[in-house]
Amino acid sequence: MTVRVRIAPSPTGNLHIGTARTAVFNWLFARHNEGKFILRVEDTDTERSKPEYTQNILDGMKWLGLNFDEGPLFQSQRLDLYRRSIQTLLDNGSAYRCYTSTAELDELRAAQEASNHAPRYDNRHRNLTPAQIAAFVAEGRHPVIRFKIEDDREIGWLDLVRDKVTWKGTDLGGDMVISRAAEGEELGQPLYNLAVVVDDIDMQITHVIRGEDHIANTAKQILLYEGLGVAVPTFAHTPLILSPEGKKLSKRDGVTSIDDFKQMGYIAPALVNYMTLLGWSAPDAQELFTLDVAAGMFDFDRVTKAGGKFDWDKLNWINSQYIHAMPAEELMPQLIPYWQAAGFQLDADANRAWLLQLTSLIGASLERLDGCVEISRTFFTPTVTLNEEATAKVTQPGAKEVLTSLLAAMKATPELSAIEAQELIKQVTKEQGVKKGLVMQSLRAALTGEVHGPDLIQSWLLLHQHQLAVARIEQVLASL
RNA sequence: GGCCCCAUCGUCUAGAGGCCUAGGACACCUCCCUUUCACGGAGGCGACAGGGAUUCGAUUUCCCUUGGGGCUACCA
Repeated sequence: MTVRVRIAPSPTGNLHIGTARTAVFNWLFARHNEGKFILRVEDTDTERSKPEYTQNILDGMKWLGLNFDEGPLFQSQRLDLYRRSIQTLLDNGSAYRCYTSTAELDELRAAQEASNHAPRYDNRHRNLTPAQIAAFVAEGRHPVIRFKIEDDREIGWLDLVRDKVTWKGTDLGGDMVISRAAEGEELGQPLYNLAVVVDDIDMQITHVIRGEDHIANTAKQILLYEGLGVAVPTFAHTPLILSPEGKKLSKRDGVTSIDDFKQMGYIAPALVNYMTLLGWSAPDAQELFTLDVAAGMFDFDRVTKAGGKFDWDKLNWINSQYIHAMPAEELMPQLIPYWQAAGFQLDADANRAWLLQLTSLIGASLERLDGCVEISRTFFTPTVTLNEEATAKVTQPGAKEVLTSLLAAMKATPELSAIEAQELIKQVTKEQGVKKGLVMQSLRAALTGEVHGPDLIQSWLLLHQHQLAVARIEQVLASL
């Protein structure tokens, strides 16, 4: 039997990190088993579903490299399918119309809460007489359709990550609504659990892989499979991604959408790598891998049961590892948007060689792509502004002479090579009778306005190529 | 409140009765490299929640306690 799995996001928000992680596990499992990965958009909640969210989810999946084999399928376009199943359930007696009003339901729940009982529907309309029904209809009530859940039912399944899971019918909250209120004999909008089951059956899903927060739904859904007379798939409930505080990650925790991560300068392979590692570990303890490599090793036996706290430090480290391993040719084009967004003037074509050198220079310092802005700001600014420390370096005894001497040599050498630059420093050190450190520090301070930064020789060369080195030293000298 | 799930360093995890004086990774600290900041390299710090039971022997099995989390909609 071919493995068929799916990711079923709801377009009520941008692609969420939790959804994406579930997608990763599904993708990995499908690839490992040479199965199919399907995308289904659960947009039955017309109030909250928005097309832009659907687009965001699609874009995010693509960016992450989670390509799907089938879909996207939209539940909103499959309503007939659900209606047929609801009718089947009605016909075979496992579902019925319930006329209880929301006010009555609220009242029931309030009473249960007041007496410290678990809130649940009391199945009061399970066996209505034709006369009672007629009376409710005459009142103008619109019924929902409920699926019967027997209190004494025991539901159990063998979970791929949790082994044996059991649930009692009595803990499922009473007969569940599968169809929203509709007039008379009409079938209303299908609800989540019903739609999911009908779709998973229709799409021949063999393994339902989703977050742990769906465990109670699984119990209900198993009952629906039975009501529909269909074999249940295999379930795998993955641990949740927790906030650093240990709660289920929600929008309120700040950065949670894939979009946010992208904008912050995280790169897709790194993010996906991190998500894979949160709850799963490779047999050989390898921590840096592509999706394809992970797919080769993926197995639910190695998925943890406990939820994992999101750790920015680890994500940052993984991201930095990917960035550092990237050749400048590949990194540079990814940096350009950040430089441009910062307002730096650059011509990607004309300055290609220079930008490539700059990329090589700063690459090892980058943890996130957006870090390129601050670290390279000085290379894109026409003049230099010295900070306090740099001013101190440039005003220390001997600095002025060193800079003057350096300036003269620089003016004589419009085309400076790394070796020549090194030589120049040695030469000035000797002729001024100072320590090399003084020369290096003065030069860095005058050139970049700071006392820390990437390799000085390379920085100097880059500045010199854009005629900034001479100008800056002159500028600093003039101020001394 | 009820039900369910979970429990190894600060964090992510390895561990499936003796291989464990519990391994790795991130973070942190130290040293090396280096004009600086990073990168990189080498070390260090640091955990089996508690109590019973089973066993010759428990991190590993069972029970209880404690702690944490999830779910309890005409949302998904």
